[in-house]
Amino acid sequence: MNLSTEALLNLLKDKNIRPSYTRIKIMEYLAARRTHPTADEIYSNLLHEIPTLSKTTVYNSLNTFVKAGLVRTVTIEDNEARFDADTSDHGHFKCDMCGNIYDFPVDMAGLHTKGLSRFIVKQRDIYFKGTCPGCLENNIN
Amino acid sequence: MNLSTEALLNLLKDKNIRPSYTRIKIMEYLAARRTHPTADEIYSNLLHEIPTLSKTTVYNSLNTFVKAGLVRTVTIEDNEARFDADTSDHGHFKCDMCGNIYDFPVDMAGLHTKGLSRFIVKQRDIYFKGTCPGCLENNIN
DNA sequence: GAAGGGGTTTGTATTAATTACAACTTTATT
DNA sequence: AATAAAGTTGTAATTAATACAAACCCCTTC
Repeated sequence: MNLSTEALLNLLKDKNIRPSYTRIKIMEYLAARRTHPTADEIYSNLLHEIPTLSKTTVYNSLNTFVKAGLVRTVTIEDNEARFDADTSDHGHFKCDMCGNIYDFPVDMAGLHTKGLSRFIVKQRDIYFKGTCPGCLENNIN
Repeated sequence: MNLSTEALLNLLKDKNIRPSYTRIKIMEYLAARRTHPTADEIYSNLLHEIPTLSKTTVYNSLNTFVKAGLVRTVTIEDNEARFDADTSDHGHFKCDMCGNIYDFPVDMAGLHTKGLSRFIVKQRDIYFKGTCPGCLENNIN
């Protein structure tokens, strides 16, 4: 990830999404960090840069990106959606102590399932939960 | 699944959950079908059997079950939580046409991940999305 | 069997994420 | 510059979920 603004511009153009100032800022924000922010986090953090920003715009833009396949929704938690600009195959781990969400590599080809031969699978999400190394250390005290 | 009422009673007792009439009805409802209902569906369907039932009670009971590990929350969709009384390892497939959620077997042991050696993993959720065989057939017309 | 107490249920009010929608603004096209 | 199309904004509405206090039920103890 961590695309240049120009690469991002082409990414949007390829999907027929007009690369407005706001959309580019939101995509840049998402692509620049791997924190899987909520819509509200994106809104709050961009507000000082785009003082006229509205939360509806954040939702509109995110939904546009998700429909175009540029962004993926992470529903690891039941109370709020998170967003990820990395659409390549990988899993998400949520630490139940600090709440951080970590990416981890997954061998999707080696993931053996049964009974899905007649299903068309378009999306695969792998969500793990537990405790992260940092919180495990802090907890020893 | 599909436990007898008595087996259910012992299941609750083992977890120190008092087996009230309402709780048993909710657990029976969950255990009897594999439709992964929402809290609202459970509420609506039990209302004719328990006319005094309150939606808060459904949420309270479900949260109690989830904390005790008897029920698992399915967050395959971002707008509502679903519930599953089958806590054994398996994946969930949601059809984007009919909305049904299907269980499928997954070989968790063969699921190869990287970078998690120092993490403690307590829960694994596998969510697939796409189109189910029934909807694929109907769509040919 | 009455009194008391802990846990359970209920209803209402509240919170918070998300969407609906109409007005307004910006951008593209002629 | 005029006009149309698309994007943005703010407010209101929707809806899942929780907070909380009152009412209720069941079990124990006197």
